[in-house]
Amino acid sequence: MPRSGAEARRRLQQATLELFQQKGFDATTAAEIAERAGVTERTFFRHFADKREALFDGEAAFREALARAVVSAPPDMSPMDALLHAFRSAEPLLEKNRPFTEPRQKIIDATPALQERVLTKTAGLIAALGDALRQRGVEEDTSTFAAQIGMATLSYATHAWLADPTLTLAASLVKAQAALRRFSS
Amino acid sequence: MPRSGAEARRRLQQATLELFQQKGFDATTAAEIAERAGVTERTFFRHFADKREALFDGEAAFREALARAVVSAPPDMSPMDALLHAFRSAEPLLEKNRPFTEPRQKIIDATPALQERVLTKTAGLIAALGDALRQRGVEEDTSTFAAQIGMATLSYATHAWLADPTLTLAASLVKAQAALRRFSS
DNA sequence: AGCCATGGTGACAGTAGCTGACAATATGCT
DNA sequence: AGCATATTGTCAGCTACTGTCACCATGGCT
Repeated sequence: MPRSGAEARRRLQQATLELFQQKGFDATTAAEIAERAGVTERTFFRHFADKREALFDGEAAFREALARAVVSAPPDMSPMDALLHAFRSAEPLLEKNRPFTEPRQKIIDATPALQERVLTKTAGLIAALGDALRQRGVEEDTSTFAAQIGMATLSYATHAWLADPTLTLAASLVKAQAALRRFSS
Repeated sequence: MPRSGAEARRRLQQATLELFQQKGFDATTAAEIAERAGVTERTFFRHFADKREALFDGEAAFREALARAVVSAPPDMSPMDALLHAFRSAEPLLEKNRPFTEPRQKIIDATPALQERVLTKTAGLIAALGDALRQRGVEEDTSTFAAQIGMATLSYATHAWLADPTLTLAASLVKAQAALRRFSS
């Protein structure tokens, strides 16, 4: 029954999260996930390219939101300032997804295969940020480098932000920027 | 015939490189590689955890060499200077491996699965550099951040260095450091 | 109402990556 | 020679993932 398509996808995501939590990534088969979602294994692989992707479905939207924020940042901003501007604008989105990303992180921390996938997602994000910087007129060579530095800064800031709920992301970013200045001096 | 163990491993590496070049990563099976190396498929997986690892065999040695160089850098050096010191010391090793890494890079550029593996190798390198910095007394939080920034700097520098054979890696690193200062200002 | 194009799905078969268990054989030491 | 150890071969098996085709629900068109 091809109900809506999107419904089955949501059920598959939910089933994936639950089973990975209960039995771990390696011990849960794609067939199990499909069965719990009420579809066939074949349908699972129609919605997600592989078993890992089911855990990273919202990532594309986040990436595109960040890229748009970089492009639409005030034109007189330096590359790094444009990135930081975009990161600050993402704080509400990150805050909203917090309850969902927290259990997911625990699963990821427990399985190397998922950590590997996180790295490619991060690389994709860096590439998108580099693209966005290029649309702002930043040169080809330096845009990727700046995007990498920016992403490292964001990771550093979000780490501290997640660990200490009293912090705001913006404040955490300021600290990270200060640490970066210290290194490069 | 359990000849030497290391011999079979070398043959497997060689066969892997050749077949990936000829037919591409996806089109070559582990059984084919094993057959060309004169062993069984089972033996292939005893030497390498998966099909990708056969392409990244020397990486552990490179990582450890870099980490040692960071630890043994003059104690009064700043974290970033210690990293740059280690990177400069690796130039001969990189130069020596150049004819081997060049065809490998072409294969990697053509196959996403291998690019994903490169990212985990890079992450491992960053972790090792962070560890080495901690052994120099750098604080837990900042060491990983510094290692990330350092790795981004090295990538940027090696890119330019590989593209222009008249450059030395040390000179390329100086330019990268200047770019970094520009971003973080 | 009937019809058709579209798209999601089930069913089935098949390939290949990867693993566990056990036997067989070569190597080094005594 | 004899023994311990390391490496490999053999076999059986699971599961991730893919190609193909038929099926059926939905929405628009006449």
